[in-house]
Amino acid sequence: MADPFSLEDADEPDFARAPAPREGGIAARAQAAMRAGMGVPRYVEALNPEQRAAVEALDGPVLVLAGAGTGKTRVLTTRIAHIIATGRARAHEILAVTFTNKASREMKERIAALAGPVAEGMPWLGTFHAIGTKILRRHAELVGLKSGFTILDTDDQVRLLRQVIQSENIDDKRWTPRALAIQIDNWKNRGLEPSRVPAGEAEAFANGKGRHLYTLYQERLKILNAADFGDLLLEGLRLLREHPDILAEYQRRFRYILVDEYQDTNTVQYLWLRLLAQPSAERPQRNICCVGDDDQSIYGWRGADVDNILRFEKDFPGATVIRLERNYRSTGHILAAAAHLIAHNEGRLGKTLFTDGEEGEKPTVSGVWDSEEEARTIGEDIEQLQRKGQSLDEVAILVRASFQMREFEERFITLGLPYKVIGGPRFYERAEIRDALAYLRCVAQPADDLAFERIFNVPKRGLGDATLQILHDHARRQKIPLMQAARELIETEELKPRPRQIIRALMDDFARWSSQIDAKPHNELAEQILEESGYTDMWQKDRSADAAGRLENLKELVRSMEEFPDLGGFLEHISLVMDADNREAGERLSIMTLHAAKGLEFETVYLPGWEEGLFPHQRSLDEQGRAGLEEERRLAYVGITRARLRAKIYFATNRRIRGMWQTTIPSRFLDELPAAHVDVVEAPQGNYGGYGVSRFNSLDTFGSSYNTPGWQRAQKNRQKNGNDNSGFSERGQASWSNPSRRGGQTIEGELVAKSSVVSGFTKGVRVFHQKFGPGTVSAVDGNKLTVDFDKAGRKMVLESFVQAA
DNA sequence: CAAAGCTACCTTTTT
DNA sequence: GGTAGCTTTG
Repeated sequence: MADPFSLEDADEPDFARAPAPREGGIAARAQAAMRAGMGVPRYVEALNPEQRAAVEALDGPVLVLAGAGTGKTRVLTTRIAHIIATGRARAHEILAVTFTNKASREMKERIAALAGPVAEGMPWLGTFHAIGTKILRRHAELVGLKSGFTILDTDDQVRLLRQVIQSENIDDKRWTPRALAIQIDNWKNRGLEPSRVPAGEAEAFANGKGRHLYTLYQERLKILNAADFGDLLLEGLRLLREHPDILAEYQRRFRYILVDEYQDTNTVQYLWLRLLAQPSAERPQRNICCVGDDDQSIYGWRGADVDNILRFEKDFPGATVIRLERNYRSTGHILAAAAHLIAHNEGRLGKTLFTDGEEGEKPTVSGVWDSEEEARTIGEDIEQLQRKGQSLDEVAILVRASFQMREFEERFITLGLPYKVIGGPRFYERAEIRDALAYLRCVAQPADDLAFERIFNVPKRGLGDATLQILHDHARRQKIPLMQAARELIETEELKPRPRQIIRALMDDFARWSSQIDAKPHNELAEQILEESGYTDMWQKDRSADAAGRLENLKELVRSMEEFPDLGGFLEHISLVMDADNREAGERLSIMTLHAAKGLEFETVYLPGWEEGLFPHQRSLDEQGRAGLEEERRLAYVGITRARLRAKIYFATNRRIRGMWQTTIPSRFLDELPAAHVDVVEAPQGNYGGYGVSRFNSLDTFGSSYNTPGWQRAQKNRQKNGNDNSGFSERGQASWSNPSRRGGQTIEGELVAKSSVVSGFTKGVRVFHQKFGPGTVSAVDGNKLTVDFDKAGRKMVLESFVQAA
């Protein structure tokens, strides 16, 4: 696709004088209207006063503190449209950065809707990494790379580090590549090149070898013409620091800078932004606008520095600070609960959300006996809501840790409640996708040693470590890529006849594929490669449950290649922007972590597992102390504010932790909810073994709403049972394993589907289930199937969960 | 070279 | 308690 605002265009000498955008669309019309003295454009009129201020404050630094659900994205996109409409800058003179591809995609779409085709010409709207890559590619030589450098993902990174560690004769069991990768990432996040790593830290790894290994790794990357994710920003930063002329060029180019989710920026990102936002002769104003919410900073553990947002006014003196506090998402009680909770944090910039909308239902807090009952109670609750017309797409279960998901999944499978898990392994991280990509990389970039190593013996072709070692030695000696080494070695006697034969065949394959790069559409070539290499075959022969899914993924990969002009273009983008939103049909409720839920909203939100140790998570407290607790609290705040109409919080008295049943204490966050805005409800099943050591008796915060019958009964039970651990676990065991307590809930009785529905499956048909694998239908009832799974045995499942095998 | 056996993990995760 | 990743074994 031709880019109407190519970089070359931007380099025109007169670009500083911005002419009116030529495109149609609302923005252009609005601008015409403004010029004609017709007042405020409609898209601005539609905003509330604070939003409008944020859009119209165009000169100088601006910090927009946008609370949850206050129209943050709307402000960002409208602001961009406004900058263009008022002729302050053209689309290619605006730098707009986000964290995720999803966010940048959404922003692009919304700008397009607002301002018409102008948005397509926003070449500098993207993730930090995408923009970093773009800049880096243009000046790659200056940091020791070539413009076509490959971007390594975590997997490649680890394998490279293993080589580096081994080359130094360090025990890679004691000092694992993974640990070093984390350490190096951490340094890169903090903007530290090898020479700048604090001595103490540098010494910590492998008895003082840390800095050395980091240096070696960077050297190896340059030799491979590769960059890891951290480099995309750190090398970009180095580039700007060491080449003032280039920095000046970008400062001149970016007349306006906008940053989304500023509270999530880490140190490199911050330094990078600060450099670009510095005033210059041609742009005396620091037109940087950061949008964020300090209360939603939940990524401290991966390097995000809340201080960046807290420090904004110091960093950018004279900054305009605008607070968006009018919430359009949640009802009054939900907001009040969230606000009261987050008020317990110190070190906030301070915001209080409010709404003109209804008070709505109070968030509820329910105690349950154990995690099993928690899943059952929530499942039943969802079914009840569903009967009242609640769409499952509007229901989410937000957990603190992913291990909590399993119990819900199991429950929903037996209930036949369709669900989806958000945030599993990403598409491009799957082994089959990475293998396929490795083949393509070998063809497109014959010097890509890491890719070659990956597929060297995949599928199994009888090559082993010994052969690889010979290739490596030769390659190292001759300073040539592995594939070339292989080609040279098959002409010699160094290899044993058998491997020599196999490698020769493989090299012939690669030669054939390479010769067709320009002759064939790249997706067809990819298909051919996967066929001829025996890779597809390998999975077809694989009888394990997920083989079918993997083949499906490979098909999807080939399909997705169509969107790119050629193989090179495809590979260039793949590492940065590849995610498969599993857009399956049908209503499903969502299960995800609280982290994954940021930015989303649902009518009904379930928040299970509010217990000390799990939430707030013990590790967070141990490792980060007070800061950790505050981040956990922000996580709780994020969770509650995802809810539009209903927030339902649960805590279990007993939870299995590392296999051991343990009695737990309700989360301190429960104490921090305002009594007047929360209902404590009796668990539907009405079985109480006691709440354990409840912290609810701090009546000053919680007070009078705790006088429901259930609560009082719980109080009584608590006194009776005290804090006797053994007593609890005994009861736990008894009730857990006693079938009568399950209230005669046969699977049959709980399935939602009506028998009148005619199934597309019949008895005896072979089917495939994502979780249970292949099986044979043994009975059909409406859209309920009884299936004998090859591995998992007989289960009753909803027909929508299986496909014909 | 693949299956079985053993050990060390066990919060959150984007690019 | 479950599992991933590695080592041992056939």
